Amino acid sequence: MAYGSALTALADPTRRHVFERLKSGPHAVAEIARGMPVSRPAVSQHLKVLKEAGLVSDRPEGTRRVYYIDPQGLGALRKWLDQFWDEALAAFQAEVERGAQGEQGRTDKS
Amino acid sequence: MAYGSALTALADPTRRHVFERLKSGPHAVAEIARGMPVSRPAVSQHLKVLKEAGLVSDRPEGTRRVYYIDPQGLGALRKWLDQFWDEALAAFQAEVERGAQGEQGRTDKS
DNA sequence: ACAGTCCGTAAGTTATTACTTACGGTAAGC
DNA sequence: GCTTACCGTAAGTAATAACTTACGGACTGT
Repeated sequence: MAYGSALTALADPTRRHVFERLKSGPHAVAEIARGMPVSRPAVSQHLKVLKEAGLVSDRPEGTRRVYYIDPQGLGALRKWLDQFWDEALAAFQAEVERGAQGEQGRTDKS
Repeated sequence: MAYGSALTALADPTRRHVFERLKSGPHAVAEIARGMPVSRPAVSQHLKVLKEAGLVSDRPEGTRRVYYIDPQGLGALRKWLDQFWDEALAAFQAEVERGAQGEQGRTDKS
């Protein structure tokens, strides 16, 4: 159930912003906090949650801590999503052929 | 920002359980609520959130409402995730080659 | 027409959590 | 050795949200 914690972690907008900030590459905590509407400790707490979810990892660099995206959590999410994808497409297609799609609320008997 | 609401929706365990219940195909509200630890109105509220996130759609069937997974929200999520995937793999690989990976806390100069 | 079924919404309560400030600990520079 | 910079954690507060019961609306069958 690793995807559970990953979803919970990425649900928060601020935490998602922290995560997206790391898309451009590894960054230290203060760098991430710079230009964000929350305090540095808040960013630390968010990084902790992201790390526990397997979405990021960190490496000490002197007195600083460099965080970067970890493919592990991301992979677990993708795997979980793909589990639904094919099934969802088929089920949805069946609904479309039923005559619905968009105009929801028609038994279509006129 | 459609992935935002989708992530928020799938973050809750109960709501995720509702969503996963629909993986086996379309179901009415009472059917979904059956065997769940929460009340039927709670399930309705969860379905509302999932619908607003584009993760499910519904079709009226007499006095009942049949819900099914909508690929739209799922697709938005996949697209957003893939945006990170390549970048994350590259960045992580760079960290591995740096000598870290797992043993976090080594400047490796020994 | 009426009774029964199925569902969504409103109102209220409780638990979770995201945030702040304050503090302590570790590594680098003079 | 001492100061400075960078970071994580603790404690406390406020806002969010997940749940309950109660209610009303819509469709079906007799």
